Amino acid sequence: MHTSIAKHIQNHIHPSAIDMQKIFSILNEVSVSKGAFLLKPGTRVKHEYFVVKGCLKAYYMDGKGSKHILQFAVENWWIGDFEAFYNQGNSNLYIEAIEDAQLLSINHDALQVLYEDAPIFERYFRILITKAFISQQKRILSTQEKHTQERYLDFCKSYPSIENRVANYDIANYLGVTPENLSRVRKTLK
Amino acid sequence: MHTSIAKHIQNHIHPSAIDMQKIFSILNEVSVSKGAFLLKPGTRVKHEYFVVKGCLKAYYMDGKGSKHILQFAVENWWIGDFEAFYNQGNSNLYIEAIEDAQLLSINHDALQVLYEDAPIFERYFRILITKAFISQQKRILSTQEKHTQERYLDFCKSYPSIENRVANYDIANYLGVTPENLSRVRKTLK
DNA sequence: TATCCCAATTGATATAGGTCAATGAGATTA
DNA sequence: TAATCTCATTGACCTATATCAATTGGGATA
Repeated sequence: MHTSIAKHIQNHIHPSAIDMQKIFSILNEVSVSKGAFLLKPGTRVKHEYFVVKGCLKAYYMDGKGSKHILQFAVENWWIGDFEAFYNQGNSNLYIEAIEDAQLLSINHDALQVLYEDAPIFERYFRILITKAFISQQKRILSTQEKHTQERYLDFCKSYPSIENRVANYDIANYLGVTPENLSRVRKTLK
Repeated sequence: MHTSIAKHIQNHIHPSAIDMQKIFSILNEVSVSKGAFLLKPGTRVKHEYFVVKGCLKAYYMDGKGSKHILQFAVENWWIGDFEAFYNQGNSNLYIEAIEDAQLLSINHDALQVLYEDAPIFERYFRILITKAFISQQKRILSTQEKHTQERYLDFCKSYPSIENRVANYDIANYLGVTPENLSRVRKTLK
């Protein structure tokens, strides 16, 4: 169960065997079935999740009842409500399984202890959040610079592993356009 | 010169006096005059900058020659091309002073040594990038959820210290709309 | 004071994408 | 097989914002 996360960690930092034991000891296995929720708004956020198997989406529901997908996650991605996790507040997001999923959860308080005990993980999560920051920055630029067609093509190119696992209306939502618009754009690409 | 950054650091972590000496020893003072550039595309990015005094903007110039402001920075903010700094690649951004500015620069290689030598700073920068990630996430949601008027009002509320120091066409650019559109929106608010 | 320069505003028009409503098509269930 | 259900597509129309082109206004400079 820990093979994939071990590899992911070792791709980013060089922990000792003891460090690895320490993080393994605070990870817990979680399963979610397709269509079920890992997180709903109003819940106190105590965990972030590493995806071992499956596919999920994290979305915000605004005051008018519209969804806005912030993130998809497939194998070897972390997912969570990072804002609420950081602030230790209540969630604003839904996290829903698009496919049956197996995850590893890490608890907030245990993570703070781990940071003291094995500071190398401070680096691991710093690197991950930095990469996430960089891709968000690209997403912001992409939205301002490009029209739907180009953004859709970029999405398919950047996330081929996601494009064929999620519905087009979810891709449209992630891109910030309507399913109708994406459908018309796709038509011109055929 | 180090007073403001010392305070900023101590607002986020609890370093020893020795830790503080260590980070001070790798900070360098930099000045930029209004209208001058701290960074231009194609330059190897070796530094990030803490703003002691002044106001700056970081923007990307796309293939069609349109600017896209990613970030403003005033006193006590960090600014830089975080992507190129992280990847140690060439810059894609312009960083331009909107007012005469005094900055403290931190060198990439010196920072890596500092991380080994005083790991508490791994935490400091992890926290800062996490906060930056959170505000970017809000910016993405805001763009998808709200029209110009509401985004403009949010901007003024969130960044009162910036709103009255930068030109409206720069605010419009940051919001991803034209100056004409922002002007019309502002008219309806009077 | 008069002259520049920008930024801001205003007007007229164009367009990408949204909204609403209906239809199709593939998969699942009775 | 028939009946659902869900997602994708298509059509007609609407709207927020972009674009292009003047014009205005206020601060700096000669």
